[in-house]
Amino acid sequence: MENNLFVYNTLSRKKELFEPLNPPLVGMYVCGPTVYGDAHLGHARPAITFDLVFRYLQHLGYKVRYIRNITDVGHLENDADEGEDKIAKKARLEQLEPMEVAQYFSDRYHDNMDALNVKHPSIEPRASGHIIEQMELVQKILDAGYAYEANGSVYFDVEKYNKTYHYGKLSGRVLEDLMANTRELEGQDEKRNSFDFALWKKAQPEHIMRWHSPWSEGFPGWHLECSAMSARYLGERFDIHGGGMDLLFPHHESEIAQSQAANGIEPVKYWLHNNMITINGQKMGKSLGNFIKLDEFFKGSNASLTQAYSPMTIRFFILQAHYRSPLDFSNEALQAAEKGLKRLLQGMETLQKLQPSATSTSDISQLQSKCYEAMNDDFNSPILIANLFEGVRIINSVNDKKESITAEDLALLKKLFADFVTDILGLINETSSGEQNKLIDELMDVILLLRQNARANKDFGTSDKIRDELAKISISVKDTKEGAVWNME
RNA sequence: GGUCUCGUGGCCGAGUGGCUAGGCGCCGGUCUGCAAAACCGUUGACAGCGGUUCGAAUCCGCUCGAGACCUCCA
Repeated sequence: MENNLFVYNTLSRKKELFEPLNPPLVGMYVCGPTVYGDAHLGHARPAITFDLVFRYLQHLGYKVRYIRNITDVGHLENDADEGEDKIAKKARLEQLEPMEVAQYFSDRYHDNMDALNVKHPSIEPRASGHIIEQMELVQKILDAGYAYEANGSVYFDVEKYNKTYHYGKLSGRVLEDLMANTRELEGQDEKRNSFDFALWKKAQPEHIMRWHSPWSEGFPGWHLECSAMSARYLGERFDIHGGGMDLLFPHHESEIAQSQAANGIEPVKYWLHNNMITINGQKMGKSLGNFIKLDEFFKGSNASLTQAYSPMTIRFFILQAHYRSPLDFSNEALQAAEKGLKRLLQGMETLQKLQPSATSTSDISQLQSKCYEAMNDDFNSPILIANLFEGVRIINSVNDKKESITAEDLALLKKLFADFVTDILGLINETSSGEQNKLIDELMDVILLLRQNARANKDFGTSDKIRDELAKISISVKDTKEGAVWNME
């Protein structure tokens, strides 16, 4: 197993050589979705980013346990001052059981992820299924003296923690600055300091999701689940923790504090953060209301979209930017991605038909090295893709007899594309199977035969008429060297 | 206001001191009854000003502009 992989660690703000704690095992935890609404484009980025990480680590031979949680409790509505649970609120509004809502949106999330060819994580734990672990963690932090109880709620004592440890080491914050700049909100009298965060929250009477605990009938704080579930499945210290940059503070900072306070151990070796997707230069987010749902992309059913974009186009669009760079949405950019992806996948099809020669005009082995170099440099998928396009150019040139390739190099090139395009980038051809359209296929064969006869007789009026009429019902006909091909738009 | 990040050709997007990024578009060509598609090739940039250096998109300073976080908000 080669070990030249460098990853950018938010904790050190540097690229570091990736050395797992217990090779060949790797533990990776990524913050998953809160299931109270449909997934939008922003949700696709961490999912695809860490899918890439997961796939590449596996490709390198690591045995990865990848945990991505489902948050179905504990996140509180920010515009509801009562501290009402997002899931519970939606449930009451729609007269559903909270778990019904969570199940519904979990299923829809999974459908979206499958469409995007995102691999399933090894374990997908739910916060609601780990209330006991979370209560145990609260108790450990209380026992260690880094939390206090107030009126049935338990809060983390950030100031005390900061005397021994450093609250802010991940996000680069200094507690004194936080003290000076944190807004004082109403109804926070229970807290000793405004930046203290809830570990356990006493439920208001109208709050549906609640559990018995030593402190009150209530629910766990929103940072707690990740600490509890990562420890449960990966241990008190593990290799990789991922998530969006917007979670850096306070969520991930607080995760470190909770684990450190409870166990005295720094929980994560490498912190990886993906950047945001923006729309008109602004973060695409639920709270801003400027998001476009993934389903809307797939169907083209949103006023901001000039057309539908396939899941693979979305995937390619995201992979064409480095995960730590912001990525701006636009129809033009997506259309460019759509065409680029098509070129890449068609090149891959052409590759399967190439005939070998006695000599090679290109250095395939070097191209392969460049692909690994790109991925080893903090998962640089845009560079990888640029290298793959160089491969496409070679493929097409060989196909045009302008260049040549030996049987050995051809085999290597096929392996290169199978490894990097299919396995690592997870890009697959989504053209329809056509199984259910057998009748249409046969009808089209008849129509195209008639058209071909007309063309053979130089009766172009008839052949063009057929093509024009088919175009009216969204069937395009193109004459290629291998004969006419058709597509339903 | 505080902390941090960023500003690359028509569009998207890599690149952190000298060596072609790449994709889309444009333009030229091949192919073709025509069209489309496909393929090949070319063009074109480093926000502004100043500094360091033999040499800067890349380092430093300032100016202008944008974004993220600072809330029990993915």
